Amino acid sequence: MNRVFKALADPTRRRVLELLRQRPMTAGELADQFAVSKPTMSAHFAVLREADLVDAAKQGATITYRLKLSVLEDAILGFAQAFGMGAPVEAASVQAKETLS
Amino acid sequence: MNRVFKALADPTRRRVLELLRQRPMTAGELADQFAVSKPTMSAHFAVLREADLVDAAKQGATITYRLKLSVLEDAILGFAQAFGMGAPVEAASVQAKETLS
DNA sequence: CAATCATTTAGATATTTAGCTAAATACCAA
DNA sequence: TTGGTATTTAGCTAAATATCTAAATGATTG
Repeated sequence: MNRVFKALADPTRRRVLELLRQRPMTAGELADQFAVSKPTMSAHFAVLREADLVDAAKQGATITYRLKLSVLEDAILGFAQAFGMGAPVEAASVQAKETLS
Repeated sequence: MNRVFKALADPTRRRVLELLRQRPMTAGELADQFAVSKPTMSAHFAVLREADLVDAAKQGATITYRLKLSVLEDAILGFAQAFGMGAPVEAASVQAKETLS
């Protein structure tokens, strides 16, 4: 989870995740969207992989990256929940849950 | 928003926010919860202030920090929404309710 | 006023991070 | 096999970050 937050700390990486949210893309396609070198992008991909936020699938010479939305969700929603965030309607339920534990 | 994510990248700072979620605390009280020096904590507080995640109120010699939950919410829920994530708390609450009844 | 308490600032160091270019690797096609 | 495309690895630099101790600031108290 710490790795996820570290990964999210960089705007380039957040943008990569947003792009991947729409469809899987190859490393090259992703790199084309940014004004940095491909090796730099490759390093960003490595951070995202280590955070388990993306999945890399090699097809021949190209590597397709795919967002692992559930991992992102677990981190973000888990964190949000620790702060009692959410639709206002849920406030009572959170309290109910806390009362249980 | 970038500053918020940068601030959240450090586990000590996330923990500070969680402590402040329960009640406002002074810099000293907060510092006592961690195994790092007070100057180090002071630097963490500065990062949180610059991200506008906390509010600092000086009363005499002490400074009381208070979580600005709405700022945290705007960042986290805004981000979650960009990924089409649902209201964070909902699923858990439903389960809590079911457990209750 | 002098001592003390709470917190920050200053200054130093070590580690991490983001970026680059050049080179290596792996694959595909002619 | 030769050349080209896709991507990563290696090696480097510059900047940012996290940490420390020592000192400064400012408020409180004897």
